[in-house]
Amino acid sequence: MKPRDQLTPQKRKITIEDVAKAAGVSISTVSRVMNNNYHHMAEETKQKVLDAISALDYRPNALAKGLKQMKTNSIGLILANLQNPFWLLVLEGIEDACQEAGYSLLILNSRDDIEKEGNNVKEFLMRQLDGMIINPADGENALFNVLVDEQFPLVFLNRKVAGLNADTVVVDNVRGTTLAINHLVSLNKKKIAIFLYPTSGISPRLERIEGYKKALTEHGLEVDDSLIKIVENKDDCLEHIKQLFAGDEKPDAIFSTNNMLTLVILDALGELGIKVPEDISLLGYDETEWSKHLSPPLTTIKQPAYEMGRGAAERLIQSIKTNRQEEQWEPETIQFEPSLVVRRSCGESF
Amino acid sequence: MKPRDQLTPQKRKITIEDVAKAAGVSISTVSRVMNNNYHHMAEETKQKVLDAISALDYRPNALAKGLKQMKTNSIGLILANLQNPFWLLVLEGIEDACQEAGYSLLILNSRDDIEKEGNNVKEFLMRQLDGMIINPADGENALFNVLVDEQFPLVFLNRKVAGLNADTVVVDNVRGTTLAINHLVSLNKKKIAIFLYPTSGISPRLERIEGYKKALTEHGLEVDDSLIKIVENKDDCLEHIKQLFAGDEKPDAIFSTNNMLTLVILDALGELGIKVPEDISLLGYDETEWSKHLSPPLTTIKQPAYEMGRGAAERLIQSIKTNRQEEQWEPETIQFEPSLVVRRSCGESF
DNA sequence: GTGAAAGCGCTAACAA
DNA sequence: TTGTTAGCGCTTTCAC
Repeated sequence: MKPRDQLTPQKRKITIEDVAKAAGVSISTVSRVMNNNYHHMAEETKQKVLDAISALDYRPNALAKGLKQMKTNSIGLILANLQNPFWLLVLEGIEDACQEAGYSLLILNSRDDIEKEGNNVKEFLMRQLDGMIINPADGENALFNVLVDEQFPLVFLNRKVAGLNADTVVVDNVRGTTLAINHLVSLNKKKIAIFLYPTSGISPRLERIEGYKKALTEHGLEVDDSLIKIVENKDDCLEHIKQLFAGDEKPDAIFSTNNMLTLVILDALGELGIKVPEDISLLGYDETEWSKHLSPPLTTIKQPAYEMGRGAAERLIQSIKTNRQEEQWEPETIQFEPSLVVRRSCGESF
Repeated sequence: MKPRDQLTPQKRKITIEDVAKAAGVSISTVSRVMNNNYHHMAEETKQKVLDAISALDYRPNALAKGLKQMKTNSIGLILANLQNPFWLLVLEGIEDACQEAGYSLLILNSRDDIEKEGNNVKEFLMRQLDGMIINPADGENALFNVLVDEQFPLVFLNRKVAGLNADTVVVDNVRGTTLAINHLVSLNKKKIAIFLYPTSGISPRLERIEGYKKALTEHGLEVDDSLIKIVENKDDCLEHIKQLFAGDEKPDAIFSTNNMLTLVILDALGELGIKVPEDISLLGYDETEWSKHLSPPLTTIKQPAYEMGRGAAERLIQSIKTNRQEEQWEPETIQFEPSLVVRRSCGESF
């Protein structure tokens, strides 16, 4: 007697064997029907199997299938920061692309913790996922090199990993910053501060500083390092703004490089009684649902989040489907373009 | 010759057999080490195995393990709506609880589409997940009854499913609405409109209407059905507000039952030149990061989103770990309490 | 056109 | 204390 028969009948799961018995065929025939492999199968046999499948409400065990086929038809997504609603849109894009291609999506959050990120990657590897999309945390992850060497299908998202020749989907951050500075300069702003979360090795943050300096220079404006403000926390932010307003020459504008940071800045400005846009202009990175409802409505740099997500997933799936034995796979960096959304937080244009 | 040996050596995955060979032991010994089952294992043997594992960078195949053990140590989450940032916090709570208990989390989005929801449930079933957390879409899902009958570990989140005796984690919506109405009445508002997305069978929406009527009645105020506004889209919302202001007696307040809807209402009010809180009070459901930055800062009903997520996951894991052969499992409804966050959108209190 | 059987990588019962 | 082996549910050659 087989052990599974000892379980109560209701609780036992329906297997391919049950279907085969019910249909009066062999399990390989059932398998063929399930996988649309009826080369020259008799219509009658096929129908018998189909009937048995629906009668028993059979659902094939994906573990067994995956184990046998050495693939799971699912991909993993590792996010470094879920707090930012920007990622919700990215997620939707990824999800849509997966659904269309018949892939399932497994999501893990590394919360910008490099160790957690490593565990997440290992977790996905153990689950035999066919590929991964990773928004890398700040720091070095030795596993990435191994995966790239092994040609494991991989797409990095939003952040570039230095020294790694891998598929990467990003937004042009230099361009985004340039759009911002151009707009501010066109409104006759000259003393423009930039606020960032600690940059460390995170590429978008580095690129936004780079773009800031480049754009200022192109407009013949001097780059003043005291206008580059790294914000660790709320108190920090308040302090920076106080400093900014302490000198004789008041700043004209603040360029905030993150939508959560923008809220912190607004808080601090409010606390100090500094009015936007009367006393200072404010321009934020990332367009959100609430940008236009802030006080005042916020001028922002908009990133095509949904498209980025979709692009990354499509690229990954393409990569998975490419047989590396027969074909060469050449990693690419796909770059999306940001745009400017003008509202009232930088004052009126004329 | 075994087929796997035909693959190039670098690409072949390390299996338990490789580790066993490298350590000079049997595969069952390796298995014992991996699963901490060294009853009385020689320290030396254990060390040899551990060395081989790290030398080969061995990562056990979770599919094989799951297939054998008939469990996967992972749970599924089915969300009906990812757009609302409320769910990000819920997600964090679920994730934390899972991580702590050593479970992985698989997420699927049904976008309030009952058919997609069905597919998602089936997908999870095929993957042999140990349990699911479901924020059910609007409509009847016949599968739910089957799962409950089979005692499949299941927790419903935020929305109750009518006629189903299953674990459910919700926030007290009648209480939330009562808090809102009490606050408005205390500010001497009498003509209070309620705005909702189409209710259909979705429990929180129904309960919020119920709470609204109950609270008004308790304050001796008449319930006027023309003040209950169902909003399908933006134009709809504009129309409703026009109607509201068309009569002789102007409304005192709008109670918005959804944070996305609140933004739509703000839009419409702005378009019509109606000022908050001077011309009308506005009170919103769901506290968000940006609530205090809206114009004016919004008074809201806050729901303990993180705690809800965590509570649901903990309940599910407890349910999974309970052996139904030996122990009875009694489904519960766990109810969290909302609270009121007072800001300026309802006017000053005295 | 269909069936028999090997085997994917692992665990656990049983042997030694 | 450690090894041998059956089998989890499925796909896929190879026979017939």
